[in-house]
Amino acid sequence: MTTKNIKTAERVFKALSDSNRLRILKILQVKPMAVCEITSILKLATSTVSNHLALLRDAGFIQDEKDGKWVNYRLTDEYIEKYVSELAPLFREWLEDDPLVKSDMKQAKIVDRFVICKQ
Amino acid sequence: MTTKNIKTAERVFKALSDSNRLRILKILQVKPMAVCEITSILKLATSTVSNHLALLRDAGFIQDEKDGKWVNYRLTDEYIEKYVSELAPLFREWLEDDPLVKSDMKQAKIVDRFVICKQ
DNA sequence: GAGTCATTTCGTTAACAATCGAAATTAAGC
DNA sequence: GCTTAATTTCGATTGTTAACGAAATGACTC
Repeated sequence: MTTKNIKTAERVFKALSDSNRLRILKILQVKPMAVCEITSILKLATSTVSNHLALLRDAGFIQDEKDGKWVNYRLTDEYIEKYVSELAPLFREWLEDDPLVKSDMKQAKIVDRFVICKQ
Repeated sequence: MTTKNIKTAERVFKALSDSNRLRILKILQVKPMAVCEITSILKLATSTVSNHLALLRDAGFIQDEKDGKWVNYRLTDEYIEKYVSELAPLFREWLEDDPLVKSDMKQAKIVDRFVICKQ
């Protein structure tokens, strides 16, 4: 577990203080996904999504890993950050009834990168 | 418990996403306090502190009550908001080792409104 | 190593948030 | 009800953040 000062706490909560980032966390709860898949569900510019992902990663909520030509993002499994390790299990149970989140998660189940991620 | 949609969650986390508001929560953990006492510890303009307090109150973390010519703020005891009721006990244990928070809480123990809140 | 496509970085714009001082409001005590 | 002092609201300024499109980077495939 890394240090736990007030700046760290601020960064962790800031990561959670945007509804699009909360949507991303709920989507990744369904399964790991590439940026283009997340983008297609959120309907935001890829650069915007990339920025949100970086904030969530820097706070310790998600991690990335290369998979061929894709970069997959997934919820962090081994939490390094104390705050995240306590918040993540809580948040997992939250927002399950939110209409937008439900719709997002439904799409996340069926999204197919080989269909979506072409241009 | 009130509704728990994504906008509510966003507001709750946004309330926690500023270090001065985190300091206020830790200070109020010591004891209920008037605005002028909190201001004297944080060393911010009263209008700034008032704004932070309103955000924390609207998110459900604190409540206010009149006490003569003062308005006392205290941590909410009966949590109406589901998210707050889960976060508040966690947060209570956090930041205890942060130097600034320790200094704040030390001051909070000895602050005396009858000495501080004159002009 | 050239082409292709996913991802990230950059530069810009617009909206939002933190801060302050000053003015307005509220309430207590005489 | 007048005075005094605490608190809140208002207006302006400054800094931060979310968003976009375009350009740059990175990596796989041939």
